[in-house]
Amino acid sequence: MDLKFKIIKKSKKNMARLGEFTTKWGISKTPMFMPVGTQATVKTLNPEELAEAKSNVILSNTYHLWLRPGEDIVKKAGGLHEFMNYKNGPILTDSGGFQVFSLAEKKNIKEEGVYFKSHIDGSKLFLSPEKSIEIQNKLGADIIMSFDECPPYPATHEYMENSIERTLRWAKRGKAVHNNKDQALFGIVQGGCYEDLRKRSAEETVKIGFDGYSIGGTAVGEEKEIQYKEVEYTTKYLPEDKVRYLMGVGDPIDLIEGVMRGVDIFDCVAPTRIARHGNAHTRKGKINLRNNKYKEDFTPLEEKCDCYACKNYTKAYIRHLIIAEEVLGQRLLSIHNIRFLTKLIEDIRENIETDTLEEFKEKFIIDYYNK
RNA sequence: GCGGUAUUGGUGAAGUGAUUAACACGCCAGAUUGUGGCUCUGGUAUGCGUGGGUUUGAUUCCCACAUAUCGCC
Repeated sequence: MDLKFKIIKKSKKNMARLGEFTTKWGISKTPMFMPVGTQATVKTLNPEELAEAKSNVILSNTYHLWLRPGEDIVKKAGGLHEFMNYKNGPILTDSGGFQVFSLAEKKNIKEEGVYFKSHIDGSKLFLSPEKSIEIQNKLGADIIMSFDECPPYPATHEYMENSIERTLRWAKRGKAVHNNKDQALFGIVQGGCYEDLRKRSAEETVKIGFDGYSIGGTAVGEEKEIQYKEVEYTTKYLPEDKVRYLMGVGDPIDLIEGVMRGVDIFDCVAPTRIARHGNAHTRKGKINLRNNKYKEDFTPLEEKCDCYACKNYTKAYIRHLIIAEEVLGQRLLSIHNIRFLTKLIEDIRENIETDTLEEFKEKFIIDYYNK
């Protein structure tokens, strides 16, 4: 599928751009943030709650759905949207490449694909570019990812060079078998912290030709300044007229920094994960609801927030729920954190419109870090 | 009244005549970036019922008292 992407406005001061892409679900505005729904659910939330948090695009996962319940069952259900009753908007699926990096302890990366052990029962598994695309074709997300290798940080130049070449060959193989006309396919740029490798990976991936381009292998342990450079080293070699997706990045400040370097889409598990661990994003920094000081705090998480949690509940109550390990606490914080990021992205879009993103960033940092 | 047993942090408890009193839970704080984990990492008794004694040294041994508990009259 050809993903129609239109740039509405480009900043004169940096690489930020305002845009929109169209799927059968309608128009999606960029920059955009997606929460993660690994196992065909954004943990603790239903689609109505996501909609209320102004979230309409999610990222799901090939590896997890392949193991459970299996792609054939999702296909029989009528695809991922039908299966999980998700009608808010587009769904993306990650290729499973990241899981090979993050949870497969004993992995063996070969030219044909990756051999590793299931985290569920330890059984031997094999995932290849072809297999990943085949699974994603059945899952039926609107946008799917090439199968890539996400190398750890630090990695030597030599290792990274071999890795990006292999990821390029995998990208070609995946594209060759992609046969679901309703799905857009993105290529993934790697190269770690090395500019020459990011450049080569980007240019060669673009030559293969994809509907959009993902930036992978960042936020894997490197310093922030390096992380931002990695993004820069990539976006400057990507075509203007295609969507750029920075994978796995969702620190509030990273969203602003990413947008200023030309990123259109972000996803991150952080808002929902930190929520389940009792933390909430606020404009005045991240707060930990477990802290004793919120015991008798009968104000909302954030005064001006329009989310369901802030409109109806107090910190003291949410603290109680979190400490008592009640799932409603995790849910309310997840709702709030997602809304925090979708609101931040809305503000970012407005500031691109008025070309005031730099000023917005300065103020945001002062509020967020000077507690 | 007589005899036995026990008394260690917020809780359940381990332990030793002498370096910083184990562990668990709780509590306090921190982490978390293409989500296996309701996860991970720290901190948390200047003190071993009270008062005496023995000893170079006692939470650990002895005595008295207090409290709890069991048995007997």
